[in-house]
Amino acid sequence: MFYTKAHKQKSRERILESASRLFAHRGYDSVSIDELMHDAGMTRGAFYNHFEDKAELYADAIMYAATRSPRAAEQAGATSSAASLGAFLNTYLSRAHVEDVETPCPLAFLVTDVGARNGKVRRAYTRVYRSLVRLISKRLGDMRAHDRRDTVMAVTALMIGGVAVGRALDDAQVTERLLRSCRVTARRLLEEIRE
Amino acid sequence: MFYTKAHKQKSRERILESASRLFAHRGYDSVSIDELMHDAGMTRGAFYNHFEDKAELYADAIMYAATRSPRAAEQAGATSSAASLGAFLNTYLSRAHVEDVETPCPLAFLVTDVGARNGKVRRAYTRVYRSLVRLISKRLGDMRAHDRRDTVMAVTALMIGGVAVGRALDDAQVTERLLRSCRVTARRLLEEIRE
DNA sequence: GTCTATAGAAAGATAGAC
DNA sequence: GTCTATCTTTCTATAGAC
Repeated sequence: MFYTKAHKQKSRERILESASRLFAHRGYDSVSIDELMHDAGMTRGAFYNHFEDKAELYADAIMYAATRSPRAAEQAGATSSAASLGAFLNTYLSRAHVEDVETPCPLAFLVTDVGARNGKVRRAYTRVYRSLVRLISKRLGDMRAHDRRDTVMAVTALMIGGVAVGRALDDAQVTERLLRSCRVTARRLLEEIRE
Repeated sequence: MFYTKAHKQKSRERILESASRLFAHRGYDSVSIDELMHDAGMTRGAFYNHFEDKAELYADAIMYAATRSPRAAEQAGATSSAASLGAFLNTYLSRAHVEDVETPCPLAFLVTDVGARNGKVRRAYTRVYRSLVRLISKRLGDMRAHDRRDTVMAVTALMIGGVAVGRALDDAQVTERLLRSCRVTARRLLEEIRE
């Protein structure tokens, strides 16, 4: 064949990169396959050589986004460190994140969109969610992780809710205050269970 | 004219009722005007006699949903009561709410969907969000409400995030646990500032 | 005010050339 | 593997009858 396996893999990644960015920014339904493929530097026709249909791409894009986020990099070398956990919260619950400057977290940018669907997409979301819970738990130190799981889950809701609501609001001041409240509260909740 | 003003008002309300329910359940883009109008007992053609376009309906439906929710009823006669605030949290962060059995809160069911839009829709969302903050603040007692505002906002993120994420997850057990964590944590946060 | 009919644009997905 | 061309469906929005 004219095209190598590596070439196909590269094309697939370009599609996933475009999809995770565009879906996060505008939502699944608002992004057409045509626009998506042009963003990735190809045309419609090539799409179905990589994905069964649009829904399959959605699920894959959610997982791809998770592996590409600044969160994922920490995942691997996650050590128990108060400073890094605090920095993690500050980055996640930041204006830059809400304003889509840094790589957006699919958990926060696509919650509602995923909640209205079934199958693969929900499963992908759940997998990414679990990995966020694991990431925070690891940073807290693995011991007694089970007891702490409840607090960690509340913190995930704070993080995801804070970013998602902050993005939906129309008033930058309110968004700023909401983010700060979530940062402070999340940090406090995690400190309480650290001892 | 053959149709009274009251009749038009009734039709408009039927459309808003259908819209707020269907949008919350399936998202804005997935619901067509055709389906919507049939749900409201009319046909497509009648739609544009009530709303400029679909986006205007979206904004109005968000505000309508807020006035129709069980939350709104409490809004009017809101008194400072620990028991009722606890009950409020339990109802909001319940499986029944997540599973869409009771009247869904647009703040939780449409966060992401709204975040990807502009103008009227974002403004409507922001108004409803403010009224939730006010509702909780009122129940806490108006005095020193300003100092408490930060904690209240973190609680709103917990509530909205908990319900939205719970709905997106694929695993009923994880959802149940997440909701419980959010209930417990929200209650605790509010109790801390009550004294 | 609501209906049916339809214009006009856009979407997802497929077919076949290269 | 990617392209262009197209089938088919679906959508928002409008026009005109009642």
